[in-house]
Amino acid sequence: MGIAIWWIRRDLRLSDNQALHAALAHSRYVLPVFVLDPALWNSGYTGDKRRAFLLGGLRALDAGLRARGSRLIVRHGRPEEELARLRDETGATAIFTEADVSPYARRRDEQVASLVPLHLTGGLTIRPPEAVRKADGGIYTVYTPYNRAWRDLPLPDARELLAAPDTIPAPPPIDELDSAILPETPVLPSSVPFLPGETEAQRRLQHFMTEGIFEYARERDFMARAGTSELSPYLRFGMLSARQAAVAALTARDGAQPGPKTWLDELIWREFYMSILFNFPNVRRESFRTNLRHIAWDNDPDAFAAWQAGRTGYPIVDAGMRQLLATGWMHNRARMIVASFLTKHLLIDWRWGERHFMQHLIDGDPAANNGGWQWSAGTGTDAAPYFRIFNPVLQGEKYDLHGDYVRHWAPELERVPAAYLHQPWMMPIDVQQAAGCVIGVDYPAPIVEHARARERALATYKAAREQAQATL
DNA sequence: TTTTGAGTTGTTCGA
DNA sequence: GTCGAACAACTCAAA
Repeated sequence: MGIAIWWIRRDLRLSDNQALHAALAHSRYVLPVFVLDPALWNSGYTGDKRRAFLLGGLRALDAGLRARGSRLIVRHGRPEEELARLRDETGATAIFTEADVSPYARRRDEQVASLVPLHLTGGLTIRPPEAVRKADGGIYTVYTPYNRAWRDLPLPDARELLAAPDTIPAPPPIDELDSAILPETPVLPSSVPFLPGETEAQRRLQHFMTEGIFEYARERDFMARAGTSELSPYLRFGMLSARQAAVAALTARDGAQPGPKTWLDELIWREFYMSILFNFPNVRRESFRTNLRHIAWDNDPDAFAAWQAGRTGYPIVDAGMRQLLATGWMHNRARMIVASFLTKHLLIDWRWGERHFMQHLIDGDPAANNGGWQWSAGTGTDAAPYFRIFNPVLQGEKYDLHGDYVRHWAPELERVPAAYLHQPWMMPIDVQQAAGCVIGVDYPAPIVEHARARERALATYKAAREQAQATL
């Protein structure tokens, strides 16, 4: 019956797509639409690498649609205006789209729904953000019980996965509809090791399932190794559905091994933070924990700039920050180390770090990024205790034991002897000269001293908690 | 309602 | 070098 619009936002896939599936079930013709929303495209919380990855994903999706007798219609502008206009141009009677959890997305969808019939479907997460509840109906704010409750619900099954449709019947006038041309720029730099698109996402998933996942629990913390799935950009844009990922983990050969279980735990972390942002939208602006909302941050702009550029003088921190700038991705352990360093050692507001990550991460997701930052800063749900301050030297020695990660991303340290690699300022001057790495010349001196910075962070957090206690 | 057990990812210190 | 305890209470989840 009639025409339905499939409004694509962060579900750039044809397989296991509930919004597409519902649109096809509802209507004879389906019109695939992407609206390039200036409020998102030009936001201070996005960046060129993620923009380029999105554009590539849209081109790949358009190719998949054309192979099925359809095409992608692109519009630029405010979604509620563009969708109302398209409804008038085509006579579409309904819009189907995958529900999102961020405050902006939910406001936007409410506005759209006030103008046109909007049907929200699941798919962003495996379980809807309000689905996992305590016995008394409340929302979990601690991960471990959330994980248990999540796993107690019926697990996704391969039979639920929706196949990509063979054809997507396009309304007859589709070729006459205006479609904005996708911007040519930004283009993904060649240093970015992620090819956008659903085909690549599936290829990576299958590859990870053949062996990587079985080593995952053991290898995932070593930054120089390809021990993680590196699927986050694809999950971010729905080039792979979370359900497809979970089914793959649950049906992995010998799923009883620790690898598949640990990897599913990470998917459940994603679900947990989506649920937190949906149910506590204030975390985007302020600390989840009320007693750490007024930390006396130092917020030194020079220190922040050094952190951003990967010039703090701590090799493991600098390697992580440079990996981010070059590739649009950072190893999970490196994310924790640099986040701890920014908030604890430099006493810079976690929101500054959150924004920088959003500007550079291809997988930058409001819920997961916010959750991760608040966890590291100690301000979040189920956060790290405030006295847990990573020692960047020890973390380097433990998780980059041969120094391959540091040498790769900070090549000026290439010839530094292993014993000094994670604390190069300890090199005697003749060793520095022999290694071609004079501290303060070839590589920066540390911008803070660990022991002193640690004491300052402990004192500042303590003061914030005591002040909060006193004002109750 | 009260009570009890538990909480992603760490570091430092002293024996 | 290795090991266990302390860090500091606090809140949450569930019985």
